[in-house]
Amino acid sequence: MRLVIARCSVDYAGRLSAHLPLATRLLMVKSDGSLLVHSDGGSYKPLNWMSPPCTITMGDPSDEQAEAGIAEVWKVTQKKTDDVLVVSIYEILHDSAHDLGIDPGLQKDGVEAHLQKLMAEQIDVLGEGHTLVRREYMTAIGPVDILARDAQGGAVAVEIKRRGDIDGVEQLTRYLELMNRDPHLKPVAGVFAAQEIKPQARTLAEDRGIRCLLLDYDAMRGLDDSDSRLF
Amino acid sequence: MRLVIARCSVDYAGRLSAHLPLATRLLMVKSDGSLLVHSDGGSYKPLNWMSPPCTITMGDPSDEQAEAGIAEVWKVTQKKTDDVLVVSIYEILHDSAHDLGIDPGLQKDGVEAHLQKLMAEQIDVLGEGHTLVRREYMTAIGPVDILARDAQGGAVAVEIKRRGDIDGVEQLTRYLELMNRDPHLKPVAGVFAAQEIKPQARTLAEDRGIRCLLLDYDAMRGLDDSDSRLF
DNA sequence: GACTAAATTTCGGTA
DNA sequence: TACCGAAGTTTAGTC
Repeated sequence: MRLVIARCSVDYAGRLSAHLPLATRLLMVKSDGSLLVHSDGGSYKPLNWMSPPCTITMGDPSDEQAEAGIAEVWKVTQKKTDDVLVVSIYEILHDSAHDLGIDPGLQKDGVEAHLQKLMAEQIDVLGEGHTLVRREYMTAIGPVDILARDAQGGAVAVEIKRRGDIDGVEQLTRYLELMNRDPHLKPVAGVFAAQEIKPQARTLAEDRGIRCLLLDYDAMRGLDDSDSRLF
Repeated sequence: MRLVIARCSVDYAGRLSAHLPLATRLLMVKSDGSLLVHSDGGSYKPLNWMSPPCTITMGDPSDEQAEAGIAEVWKVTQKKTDDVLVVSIYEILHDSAHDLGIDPGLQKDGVEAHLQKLMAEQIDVLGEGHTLVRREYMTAIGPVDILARDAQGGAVAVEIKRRGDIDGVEQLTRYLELMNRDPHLKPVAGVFAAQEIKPQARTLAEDRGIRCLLLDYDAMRGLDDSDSRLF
């Protein structure tokens, strides 16, 4: 990895056109040839970048560019998409190279998967007398998060989200449409369960006869002692 | 901005739990206190990070940690969400600080907005005799990209995407459902316009009586000479 | 390999 | 300021 702090301007042409005026920035050249242009703020997203696989060529400026004060020109191209990123470097303030080796990678525990597991264990959050049929119940168009039966034996399909958005309601609607064609399951009730449900999503869901269920992640976690590894 | 190359391990607890085993990585400390942990590959997304606003505390290891070979411990916390990121530093291989100043920011020309503008100017791509009513026609659930009328005066709602996915068809379907309740507009025809339309999206759209229209961005751009700034 | 759904999404616009 | 949709999204998983 090469780290360069430089006064530079940047131009990108590809899926859109973008320009960064002259300023001091960090240029990060990764060993796969990809390039990130970072400022000293904002979130993790660079101001501009080129994703691998790509090729970087570092060259001298034209006479015209040299006269404008440009000391070096980097051109990064992606073969597949014809995207081009051009960095015009006016002054290099820092330049260092480092050998990092390959990274062992991130180990993570997700939240949606965890919510699903907790809900399967505490299926009565759906209401008294509910029983679990199975998690990830397969249908022709994909797996339903949880299939259960209520106290009367009626089928209940549950879609679980961390944040309940309108997309999740659409997803559950498609599943319900399909499952309600199956004579063994029919009629199937729908439950949209999430830690947080957006008002528009709630409106749409209730308009379609889908029940909304707010989940208390911390409370559910508290009931499950197998969870201590998270702390 | 401070740049540190270090052998370190990283732990994150917050919306999820994550762990990075000991390896050599770049630690980027931005002036707003945020921290990025980058490896020498992958795309622009860091292995781990903490977004601003957050506070970073750099301290000495406990006796136990010191015995394990840890030289320094960085703890980054976000007040609002209680997220915590802990970096255990075993060895610092490079350390430099730089004053970048604030960045003037990115100027960009998007594609969907541009397609919408071009389509409004070249409304006859919808078919002969079509006239524009307006862009961003507001409905109760959001703006429709383009509302037009066909040669016979019938209303036409257009949803424009760069890549036509199933979500876009759902979005347009919701708009059409709503608009077809309005006696002043009814009946409203739907057009799903995109540079590229996924087969599944096309099937769904046509099944719902929505017309699919492939847009040739370059050709439309070619007809618009105000566009020279893009080159 | 193509497609789908999730993301510690981030980012921009609007009500 | 909150909400909603787009992103040069990226990433991970499944078919």
